[in-house]
Amino acid sequence: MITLKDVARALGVAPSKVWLALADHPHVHERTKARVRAAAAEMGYVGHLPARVMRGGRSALIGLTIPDVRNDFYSTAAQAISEACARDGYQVVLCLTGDAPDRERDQLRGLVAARCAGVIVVGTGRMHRETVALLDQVPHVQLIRRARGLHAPWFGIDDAASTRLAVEHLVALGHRDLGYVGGDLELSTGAERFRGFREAMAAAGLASTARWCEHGSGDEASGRVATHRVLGGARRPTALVLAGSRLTAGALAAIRELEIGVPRELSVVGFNDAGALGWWGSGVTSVGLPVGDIALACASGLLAALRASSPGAPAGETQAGAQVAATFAPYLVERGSTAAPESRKRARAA
Amino acid sequence: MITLKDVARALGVAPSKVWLALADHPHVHERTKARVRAAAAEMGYVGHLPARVMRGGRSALIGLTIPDVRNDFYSTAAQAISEACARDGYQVVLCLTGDAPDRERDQLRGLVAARCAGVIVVGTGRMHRETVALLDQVPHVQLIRRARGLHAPWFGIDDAASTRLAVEHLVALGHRDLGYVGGDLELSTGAERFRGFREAMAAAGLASTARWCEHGSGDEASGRVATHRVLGGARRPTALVLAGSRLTAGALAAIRELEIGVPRELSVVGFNDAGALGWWGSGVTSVGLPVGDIALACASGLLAALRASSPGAPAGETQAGAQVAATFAPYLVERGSTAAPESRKRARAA
DNA sequence: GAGATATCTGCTAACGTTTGCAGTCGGAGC
DNA sequence: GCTCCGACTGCAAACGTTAGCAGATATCTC
Repeated sequence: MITLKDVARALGVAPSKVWLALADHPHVHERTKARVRAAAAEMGYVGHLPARVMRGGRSALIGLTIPDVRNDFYSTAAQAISEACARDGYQVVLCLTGDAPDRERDQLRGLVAARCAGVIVVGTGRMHRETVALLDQVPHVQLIRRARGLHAPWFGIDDAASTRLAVEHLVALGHRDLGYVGGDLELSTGAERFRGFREAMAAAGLASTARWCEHGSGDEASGRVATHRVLGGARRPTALVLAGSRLTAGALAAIRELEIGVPRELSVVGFNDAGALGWWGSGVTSVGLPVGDIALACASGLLAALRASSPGAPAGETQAGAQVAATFAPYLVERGSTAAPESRKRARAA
Repeated sequence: MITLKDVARALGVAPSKVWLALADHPHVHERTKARVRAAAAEMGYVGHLPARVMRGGRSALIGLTIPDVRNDFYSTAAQAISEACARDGYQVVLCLTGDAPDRERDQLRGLVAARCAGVIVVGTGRMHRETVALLDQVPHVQLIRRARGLHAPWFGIDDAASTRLAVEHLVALGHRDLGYVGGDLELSTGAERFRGFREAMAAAGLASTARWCEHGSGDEASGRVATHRVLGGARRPTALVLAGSRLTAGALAAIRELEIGVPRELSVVGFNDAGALGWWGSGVTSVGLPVGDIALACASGLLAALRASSPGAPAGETQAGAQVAATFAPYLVERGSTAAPESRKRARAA
């Protein structure tokens, strides 16, 4: 591998001269710079980042810890974050936690060991204490979930509003018996979305039936199982609120397995309006999230913080335009999976 | 940030002793080891990987260059690759190229500068010469696409077979007028899939109508536009073969926009049987790919090569079980989007 | 022509880890 | 008691880059 020294030797000059030339230092003659640049390109010289990092700096890596990239929400976020980081010369290290605190800790150890510049974190429910200590050593921001014990800037959605929108839509259609399939209550997202559901139900003068409310781990399989439980009983709700991206996939699979007609027998509101929900057939009514915007704001927040703490920036003064936190609003996309309940239709017909 | 020296100073011993203790070297007293380990954990010492890399090694990073993570195929692959790499202590750097050779080159420069251990590459169609030169400096393997000028191990599918399966299925149902929407013919995948389509058509004694064959860039938008072109004419095919994951999404959107009844007016075979195609309604018949298996084989191939070239391995001898290349077979998943054409049904009824 | 200044150049040290080698200490054998 | 051996410990160098500082050359002024 070609080093700076090799280039210097080939040109018969000192390494420091080569360095100054490549860094476009004013104390180097233009003629020399051109010669050095040509030689470097010719020899295929590529700077040794680790060596640069060793001289006190931080690497050009930004860690992104997410539970699962196959989840539409996270893959969309990863795309936006990666593009934003690339614009600033950073590369993204993809860290999958599978929502396991152990894996989260291991990944974070790796990131700190690599002296990454910053971390964007989607924390697990029961984060290890060591994980928090590791995060303290690196600039970081939180995406979607607010982790207990972490005080870093947070970028996410108004989670309670997302389920409230779904309930209000269904209540307006005439539904009174609503089921709910959501994620882990240990997570801020799971807890908030369920709070939104319960509060919206109460506001409509309805009781949330415990037997029709399930809280899974958030993945597709748990959504499937939970939906089977909610809909498998003798009496079942006329509408179902889903409060998770992968949960929605699992729930729809379960509904197909149970051969329940949608929206005739059951209205369904999905979560995170990914393309798939609109593609096919009459589409799934769902709560949409501006995922790209959230992720972009999150990345921009971290990048602004990094710029502010870099030596070139005006120290002590807060960077203008650096967003330290943001809450985005979810919205409802009406499609073919919701309709007035049969009872209501019959009443109308009479 | 705590260094090895700091730990040594706190304990009143030499840095090298701390190092040997943490590396579990036999020449250090067990009592000392325990004391050092306790102190290191207490002080929150995390090794400085860049410094380690500087001593001649390579970093614990593996680059993954893909066009787009939002694509089901690539997000599933990224998940499998990331998990496999994590098992070996590597972390994955996510590099998005957007199929632009410039971005690909920039990303690769970053990877080489970071002295990453290896790269898994999904090459763009017209790779820069510099990109090839950069890849020459790093162990790498190719995923899905075979890039011109690259001779590294390749892991992918029998692309021609994927479209052949689709054509054979449709021909067996009685279709004779088939449309095709595929990806860039510059890419090995685009070219091979179209070859498979044409050859299967020829084998069935059918001509592939040029006006019904479109080749887009492979993203959702191009699939939508291409489908509009294929189906927008006065006379249209009775069945459509889709040869790309995102193209399928775009095509289904276009079909909805055109209000064409599936499978009554048009049979559709999708590509890459992602969950979404099975979730909803009667489902989309599609060509399935063992994406996880391909990605896993690819990662394993690279990891085996890295193990073989690491100093600890028996030099000169080929590692047993190291897969240097693999072709996986696609399969057809029959669902509700394909049926016999109306003409055939009428003929039968008569 | 000599000195002063401006422009450019080269030497050297430092970052933190890792490894080889030399040194020290204690115990055991003669 | 002396020597030899083994077990353990500490010193120093190297990786490639970068920055500060001193030195060298050329140009300009008096």
